[in-house]
Amino acid sequence: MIAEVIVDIAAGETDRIFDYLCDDDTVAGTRVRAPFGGKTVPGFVMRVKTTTNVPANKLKKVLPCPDELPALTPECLALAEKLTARYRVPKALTLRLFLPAEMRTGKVRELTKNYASLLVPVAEMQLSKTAKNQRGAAEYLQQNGKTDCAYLNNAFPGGVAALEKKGYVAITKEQILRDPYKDVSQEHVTRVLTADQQRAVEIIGSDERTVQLLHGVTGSGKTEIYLSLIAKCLKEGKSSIFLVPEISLTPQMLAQLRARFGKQAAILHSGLSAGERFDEWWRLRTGEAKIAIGARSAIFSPLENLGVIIIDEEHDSSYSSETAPRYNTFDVALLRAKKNGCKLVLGSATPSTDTYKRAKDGEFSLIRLEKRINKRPLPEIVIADMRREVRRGNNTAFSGALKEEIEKCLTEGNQAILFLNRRGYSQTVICKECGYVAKCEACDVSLTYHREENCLKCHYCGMKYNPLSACPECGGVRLTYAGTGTQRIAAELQKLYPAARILRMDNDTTSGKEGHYKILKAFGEKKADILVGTQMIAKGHDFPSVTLVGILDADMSLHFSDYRSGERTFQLLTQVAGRSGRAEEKGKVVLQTFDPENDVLRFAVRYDYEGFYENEISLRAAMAFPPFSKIVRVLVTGEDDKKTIEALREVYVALEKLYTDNPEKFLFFNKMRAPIKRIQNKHRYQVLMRLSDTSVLPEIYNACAEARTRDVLVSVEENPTNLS
DNA sequence: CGCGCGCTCGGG
DNA sequence: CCGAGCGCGCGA
Repeated sequence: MIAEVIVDIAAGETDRIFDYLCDDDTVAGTRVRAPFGGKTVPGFVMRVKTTTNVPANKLKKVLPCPDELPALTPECLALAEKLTARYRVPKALTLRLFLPAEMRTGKVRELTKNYASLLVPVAEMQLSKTAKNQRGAAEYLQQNGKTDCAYLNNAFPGGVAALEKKGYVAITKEQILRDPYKDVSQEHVTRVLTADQQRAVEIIGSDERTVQLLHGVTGSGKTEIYLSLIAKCLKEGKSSIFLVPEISLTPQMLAQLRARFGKQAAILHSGLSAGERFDEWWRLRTGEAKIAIGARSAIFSPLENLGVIIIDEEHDSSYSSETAPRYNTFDVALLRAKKNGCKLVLGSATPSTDTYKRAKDGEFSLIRLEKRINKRPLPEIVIADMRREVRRGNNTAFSGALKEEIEKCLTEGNQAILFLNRRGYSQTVICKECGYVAKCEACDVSLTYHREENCLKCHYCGMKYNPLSACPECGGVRLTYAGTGTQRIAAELQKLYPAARILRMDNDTTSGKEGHYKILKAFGEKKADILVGTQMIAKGHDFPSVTLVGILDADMSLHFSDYRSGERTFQLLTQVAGRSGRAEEKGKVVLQTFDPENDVLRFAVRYDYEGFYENEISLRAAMAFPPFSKIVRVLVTGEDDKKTIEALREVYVALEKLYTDNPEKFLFFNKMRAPIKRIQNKHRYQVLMRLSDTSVLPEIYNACAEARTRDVLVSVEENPTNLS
């Protein structure tokens, strides 16, 4: 037989079918090892056929990988084809999405254990009197039956090996699955749904539309609805995919899922070891587990016969991929839902403007959950006008109102979270005499001063520089460290409250995967009174004794140069506010701003999503921003400036032709340098477009695929989140 | 004359 | 992507 093979090399030049000889039992979806250009590379069988045009002397033979099943299901193969066509990337790149990374590198395999079992009764053995270990092992086996060799070797060194040599004992290899949750208790719980939850489940079951939006305020019990939907599928023998933002797969969440579904669920998250992920993936592939739970990439789970796909916190930006193929999780989920004839359930307290519009327009079904389960009121949000603080001569980062609340919180023995927006503008070195700003040599972005390491750091490449004593431009010595980072806030706070225990959480203090978790755990155990952090602390953690949340610079997110900054800010504030007052204590939120009249903030203070949406959508319509248009950025990057400009020119010529041929489909069209001109020594240029009609998108992708070379990357970003 | 680097091409 | 083959520039 002949196999059509895609070799697993992520390059445009090798992105085509190569025919190979294969075994007769090889099927599409099988992983293979293929001799290719002098060495052996991994590959995928896309199709099997009986004839080929390739001359016989060129044909080589592939060896199948020893998988118990073809790694890719027919649905996965078909989906990979669609994504390849949609995003115009090499097939190898889309195929890789469907496998856990450790499977490609081949470093992880099944974990096996050796087991010994007795072939001959001890009485019939001829053992020397001195061979204590042989006798011991044999007797143990006679009493206990088949046993792990590791145990026997420990108890009776050398015994088993000698017995095997004599033919008294057989040793067999058996695969064992690594179980990441063996320590988590498993009790089967079924909770009774409230009337509202029950109604939601029924609507999702009966409404004929594929996409169902669950719009529920914080604490309205969406998770219970998801679990009930999954349980229903399980009962019907169907599988489910449950997607959550990466950060919200907290230990509490994992324990809850584990308790409810036990081994029926495979949980894929970044905290797993390579081996654990490998085994969890295979449990899904073989059908042993029927529920896939995980972040974005779990949408590619090898499940068949899907009954439901759930995307929780639908608005979360982590659902868009930042690397090629830059897929959008919703789009992939919709393809799978349609193919399987199942429902796609989106849940959020603050849906994205785009999603909510589609729901209101009737394309998606819209289910509202307005009551909070525990009837507890949402925390009160008060606005602190920072302009007035400055006028009063308060130059610290804390308003009078916030200081008052912190004091109250500390004396009552409760905890507080202080929330800072993003780092980046913070702690920059500026020369007061000539305005010089210290920048990274490779990335052309401002450096940030780090007190603990006493160095300047680039947040884009991690490069460290020595601190400056004089300005390298003018020689002036009046250098100042401007802006506020979490570090400086923590230091100021410590000065104000010397007795308070303060924890900091940002990209610098949270090294490694376990980083955040450790800090949050310490805070959860009340090992600190105040937690200072960035975005990271906004999501999904329950701290029952937090009664105060301070948002130090609401404006930073509000005035971020992105058409979505209003939406982002509203989502962020709602989410952050939800951190306060989870248990008996009533919570309070102090929101500091230089723009207290701002509409977004005023809607957020009242928890008025509907009002926010109406305001936002009319702005978007007026400005012709998404969802009334689509913003497309073509980003051209490369180390060699000349080659990069050459590629930019090529793509620009093609795009300009598209523009002049279809002027009515474009609202904006221009080429320019990217806002950050260089990152990691790569020059960056862009063509920015705003489309009123997306029918030209395929041609934009085509133009980019054409212009791409070995050393110049040309990528397309649809409604990009950050235009840096 | 020979080696080193950069470019082009092919891989089944 | 990676290695082979080849042309061209430079030092001895």
